[in-house]
Amino acid sequence: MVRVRFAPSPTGFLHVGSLRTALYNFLFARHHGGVCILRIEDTDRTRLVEGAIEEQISSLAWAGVEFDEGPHVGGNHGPYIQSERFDLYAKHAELLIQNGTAYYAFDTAEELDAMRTRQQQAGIAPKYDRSSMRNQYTLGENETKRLLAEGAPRVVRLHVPLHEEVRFHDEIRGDMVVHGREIDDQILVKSDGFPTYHLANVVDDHLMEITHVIRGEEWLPSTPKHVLLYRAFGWDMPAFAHLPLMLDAQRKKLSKRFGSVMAQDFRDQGYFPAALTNYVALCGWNPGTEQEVFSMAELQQAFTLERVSKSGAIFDYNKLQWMNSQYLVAADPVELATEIKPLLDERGYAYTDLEFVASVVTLLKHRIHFLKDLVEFADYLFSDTLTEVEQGAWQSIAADDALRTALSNINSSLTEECLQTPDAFKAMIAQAAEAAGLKSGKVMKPLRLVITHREVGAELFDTIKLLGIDRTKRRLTEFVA
RNA sequence: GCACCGUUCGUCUAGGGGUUAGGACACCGCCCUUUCAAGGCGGUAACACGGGUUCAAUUCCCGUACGGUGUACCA
Repeated sequence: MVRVRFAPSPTGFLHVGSLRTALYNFLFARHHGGVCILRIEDTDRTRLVEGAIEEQISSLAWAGVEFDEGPHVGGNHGPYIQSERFDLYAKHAELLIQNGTAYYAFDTAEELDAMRTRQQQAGIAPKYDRSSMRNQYTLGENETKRLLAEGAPRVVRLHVPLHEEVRFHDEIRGDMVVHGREIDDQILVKSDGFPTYHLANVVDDHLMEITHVIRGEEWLPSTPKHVLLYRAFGWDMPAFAHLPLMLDAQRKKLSKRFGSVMAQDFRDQGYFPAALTNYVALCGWNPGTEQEVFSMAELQQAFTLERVSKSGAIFDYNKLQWMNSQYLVAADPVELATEIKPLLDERGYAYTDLEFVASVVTLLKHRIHFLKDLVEFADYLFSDTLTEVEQGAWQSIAADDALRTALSNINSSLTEECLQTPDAFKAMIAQAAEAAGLKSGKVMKPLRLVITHREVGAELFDTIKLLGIDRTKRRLTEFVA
């Protein structure tokens, strides 16, 4: 049984990179009929942000990522919040102390800083020096016991074998090998008694029976430490898969400095969750076919780790917008109308009958990027109170006698008959224009402006048909008078 | 600095020892057209570099360059 987890820390809003990691975990689990778990990694007590857990859970739900186990849904492997598993980590650290794969260290922050400065000046890589710092090896058994007994501040560090190679396999990158001398004696338990990510993550993944660890590439360099931990505990390792990073236009890890990066931002801008999810899925993975628009079910069907790419991907807002348009055009107009109706009513628009709104959606969906654009873009359909037209444009029509005559002619010739076919409509316009000494091409733009107060929109024939003869005539009459 | 990872059109990517190196977004042009879109058709544009291996390398190997990540009592 495949069991995967998404393990965010509640230090802020859900990042779109995290969303992708969560999505890939979810898709992988569903593809294999497995279980997707949400685990909150809140072992850094200094960086907690209030409400972050709730926000992340709701953003994930919005995006369509579902969890089978987690703090919000329960499960048999809880608790799913690390701060509620505090005792577990201490117990496990104790195990490592006893079997000699971890040890106590008593160095202060200042002593560690001094050590790093020394190393930097000597031109060597900063790394905990087990043989010269204040730890149970250099202090001896009695002194260590004394310090522990008196409650001196201490941490637990991983005892990394200096002369061994650490090997593991990554599902995306292949076989990895790192020499022990390159691996730091990672702190496992901090002086506040809380575990670091490294310890907590390994203990929890084992206890929660995680089979595949799918996470961002930023974890690749510390994976050897995790491998060593599994070994120290005598546990089987899960499979690892390190995802390529999502990058900004400068090819850096996507960050706040660069436009929208939070799931919430996209939600606020009016992206469909399915469009965002679909785009994000394609950012670092491809199905090997030319299909680009995928329902969630299709993504679950198609997703495999083998087809995840190795290199980082720049987030392309253009393509995301294109994706959103695909969903806008394909969606059921009545559903879209239902979605946008509250916004229209909020505006106090008079014509928000669901069926009518759905017709407006159908008429204009190719001309907008976001559903909510309709609120402004189609105000002349939803309301009889039209926006102000720019003075100059209005004047030039009003001052043109021939045009006024033509529009007046149209006003009197407009009948249900004319709206039977586009040709009938055209014929009527041509006649009305000719009678005023104009070509029909000359009157179309002014006609649109008078009726909609806008220079762009759908075909006039369709627009008037939807507006209705009465409302159209009222606007023409008002202008001519 | 050191370690690790990566490198096909501007972007996301397919491909993989012999291909006209394919698609999508963006861009440009044409068509359609009463506007703006949408749509249709077409176009510009890529294998980082240097050595091997091979009859043949963009594809395999090794270097170099460039980029990224990591190097915390953060995750």
